[in-house]
Amino acid sequence: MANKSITSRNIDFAKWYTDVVKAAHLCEYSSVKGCMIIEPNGYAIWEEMQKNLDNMFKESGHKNIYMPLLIPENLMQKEGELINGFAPEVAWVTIGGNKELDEKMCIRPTSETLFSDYYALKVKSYKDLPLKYNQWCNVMRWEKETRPFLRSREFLWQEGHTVHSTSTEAEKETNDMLLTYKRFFEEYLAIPVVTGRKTEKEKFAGAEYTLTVEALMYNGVALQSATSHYFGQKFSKAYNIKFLNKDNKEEYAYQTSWGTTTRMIGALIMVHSDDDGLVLPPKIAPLKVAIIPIGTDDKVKEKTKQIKEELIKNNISCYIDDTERTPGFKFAEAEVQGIPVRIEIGARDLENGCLTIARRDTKERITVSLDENIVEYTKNLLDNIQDNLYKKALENQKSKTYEAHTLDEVKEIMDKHPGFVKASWCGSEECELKMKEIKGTKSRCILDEELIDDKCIVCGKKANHLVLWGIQY
RNA sequence: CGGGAAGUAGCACAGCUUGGUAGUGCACUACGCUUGGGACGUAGGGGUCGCAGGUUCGAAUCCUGUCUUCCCGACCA
Repeated sequence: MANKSITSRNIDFAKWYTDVVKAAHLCEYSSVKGCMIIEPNGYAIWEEMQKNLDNMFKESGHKNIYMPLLIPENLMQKEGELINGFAPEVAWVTIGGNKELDEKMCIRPTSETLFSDYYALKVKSYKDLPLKYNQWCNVMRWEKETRPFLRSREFLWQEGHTVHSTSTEAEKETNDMLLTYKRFFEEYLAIPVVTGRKTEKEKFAGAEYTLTVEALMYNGVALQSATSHYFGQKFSKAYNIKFLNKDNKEEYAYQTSWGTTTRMIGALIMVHSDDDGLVLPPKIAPLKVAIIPIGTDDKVKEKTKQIKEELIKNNISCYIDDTERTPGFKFAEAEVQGIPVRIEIGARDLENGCLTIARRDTKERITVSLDENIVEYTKNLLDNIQDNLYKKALENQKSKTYEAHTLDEVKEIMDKHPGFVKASWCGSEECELKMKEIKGTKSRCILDEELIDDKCIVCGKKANHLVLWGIQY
């Protein structure tokens, strides 16, 4: 039975999305447009993401740092492409206390400028390099249309910024971090992704090139989920980051940056969740198990406590729902919040020497004997759910990935059953713009695969790249 | 920022056309009774009708502005 407060995913996907966000208590709107209150359920998911990603960053030798929130105008303007790219969407502070400021300052939309300014101070010799820093923070971009988690004006993210003494090393870093994201999405979020290079038109303002992690949502719409940029010497030249190399020659440093955001929470919803609410992959679920006593029998209470203790001893986070609601209500509540596994225990079960275990992903309920090792059983089930979610997401992605040879085919696909479309492309921005006329279809990334046509799908001239196209959020 | 819709209790909505003391369902509180898919009974509590002006003896209702949300474009993680 579907959740009462949630519109069906197949009837109105956009409405379904916001219904799930609200019903699972992930966020609440504030009185400021595009600035949401991330509620405990939503923030706990973010904390899990932070914890796991942060571990991965630390394992590869990155350290955390914190930069100021405000960036003076002159600092922001030193690199021309960056400020041109971000100008339309930065918020400016012009008054401090009651005094008009001599120089206005923007609220960081991204921190390349601050990091570069800092690196210019710190980097003197090749021996100082590389510096591999990351910061977890909020940023602000004055978006015109906003949606919870997918596009807000203020959002939380991490931005890694590194400086290197050679281009080879910096390019390796750019690629390594892309692979780190890919691994995180696939192993933790159970979301299969496609990686590749952004076209000139779609790359980050100021980057030599941008690598991207693209995910496909349940409804066939694409979501740019993480990016990794190679800057070469663009910023080091603008911000004067120079070092003496081994040959005692002055050289500009090579930089990268890479980031991912609270948008990942939106991806989790749109990839895995259903008409009953949130579905969370066990590895990222803040609470893995809901234990629900049925009836008020003392033996039942005792058993729930015992199971909770055993699970916690084995690092499986869980809670007992001992409120006075009816069981049906508690089941629905655990489901809407995406708790991967639910353990139900009633007097009837105890008499039969068993308990009932329900999995959120398939909604299957299994009767398990009390003679079984419940902890082991739960662990296996959590692994199984994680795998199953990934498989389902991969199936969805595969079944909605198409090849197209003509614009009519693209139009037909995007009209009837949107998804990823592979098509050959000549490399011109003109053809990208032409493609965009089809329901806003944009290039997601350039694939490292063989061409499926010699000719560009748009202009018919010689094709240079195989591109993955899609309608984006 | 353009085009459309909406804002009345925590939520979903009625009331507005035709101005006259703010309603319904769910949720909430207490007690009782219940507990295997969103129970039931009884009694309660809760709203400056998004905000600011204006018209009027009188505004949720009419007018103007503004903010927020949703949808469609343009912009973006």
